[in-house]
Amino acid sequence: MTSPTIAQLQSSSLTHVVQQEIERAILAGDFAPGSKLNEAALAMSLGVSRGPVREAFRSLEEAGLLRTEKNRGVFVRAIPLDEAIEIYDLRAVMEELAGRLLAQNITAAQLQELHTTVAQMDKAVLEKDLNTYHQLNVFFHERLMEMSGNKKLLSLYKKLIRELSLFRRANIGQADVLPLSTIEHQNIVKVIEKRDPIAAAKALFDHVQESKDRT
Amino acid sequence: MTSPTIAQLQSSSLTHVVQQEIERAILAGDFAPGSKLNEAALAMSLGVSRGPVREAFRSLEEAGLLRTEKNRGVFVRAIPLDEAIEIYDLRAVMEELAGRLLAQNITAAQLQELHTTVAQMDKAVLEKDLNTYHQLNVFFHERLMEMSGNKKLLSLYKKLIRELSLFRRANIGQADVLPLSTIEHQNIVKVIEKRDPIAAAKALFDHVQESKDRT
DNA sequence: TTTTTGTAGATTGTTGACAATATTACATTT
DNA sequence: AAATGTAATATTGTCAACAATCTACAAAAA
Repeated sequence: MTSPTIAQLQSSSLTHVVQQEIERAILAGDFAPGSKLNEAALAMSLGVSRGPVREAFRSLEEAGLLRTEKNRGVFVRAIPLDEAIEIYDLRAVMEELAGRLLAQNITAAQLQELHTTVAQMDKAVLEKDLNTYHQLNVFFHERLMEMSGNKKLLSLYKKLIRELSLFRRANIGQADVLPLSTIEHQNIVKVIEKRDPIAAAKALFDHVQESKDRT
Repeated sequence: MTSPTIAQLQSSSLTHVVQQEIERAILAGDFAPGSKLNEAALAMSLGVSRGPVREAFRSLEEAGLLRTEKNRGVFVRAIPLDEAIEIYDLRAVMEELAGRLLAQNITAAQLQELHTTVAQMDKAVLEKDLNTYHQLNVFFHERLMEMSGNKKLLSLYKKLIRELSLFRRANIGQADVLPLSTIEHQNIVKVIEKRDPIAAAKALFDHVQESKDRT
């Protein structure tokens, strides 16, 4: 099998590959919030010229992960607390919308999948596996957005989650602890299953509000 | 740390200027949805090289106004109807959020301003001045988002409005007609003034839903 | 006629060089 | 020692040339 970089080169542009890599590095914490990214050094380490790097910078700037100061360079954005709170409020109404749509449109197979995911989260909680729980939690909410059928909702949600992730990265004392139980998630699936749009919307809204309050 | 005034003076790079100009041209209809933008020709007409144009393309792509096909070029995005409907649903919950925030936080001076704007809209309707009415309507809603105090909400709202504007541009039979009265807008301001978050949220949500249904 | 193939031209993708600006290091003055 | 001015260095902003790819169209084959 050929190397994945070459395969990607055939389907994507260098700019796109560079963008993905920078984004990954930021969200993985390789580039700390507030730190400066050197164009030439980054281009060198990725084995490309500065052009594609600059283009990737412009994309990531528009995406909210970088900020640019003219003639000074680009910096990883440090999301302040008040902006994180704003994002939580936005996320709450977006999940609320998803809940309403899901209660109207979800299929039996999709409900089955949600039940399975919640069961896995339950298991992770019992085994005190914080890492697995966190991954499942992110996956659960993203799947909800996806199942809502509103593609714009999903893409904006992902964008906001990336910024929230950047916020948590900056505030290392992230309150990411194991919950006592997954009863909230169970309840969310339950009211969706009941096809109750108002209750589903409220359950998801309240769930996000609690996350916000913990922050 | 440099002062914000100085930062503003330094903020305009060629890329940024080019981006603003392309965005203006798209929203003004100079570049029709679906049409292809030629890098070299555009650079020539703006008196710059292709570099800044390509960087502007990457920003506008991320912003949702352009789409790129590798080795084929960039095209003005044509927003399909189903995506426009998705956007309306998102906009509805965003205005709903704004209404809730406004009912809690709006100042007397801001309320006065809203009353003035609605009065101007009333005047435009009486004079059958569709153009002025439309401008005031856009301004009214954008001011609501701004007054909500949630900066992220405002920026995402503006982004969605740009895409909706692109949609209307594509479907020239845009149902942008003069309303019989501005009673809906009057009611929105009234319930905000009453400091009733639930009623304000509902009024704005319903208002957007009607726009969606007209589409 | 229809399809295929091949070539020329146009367009995008990428690179390296040059210009403009900012940062650093250091000497000079107070 | 602290502050200030200045040269040296580093970094970003912009450009023009080259390489890779696509498109249009004509000639050849079915």
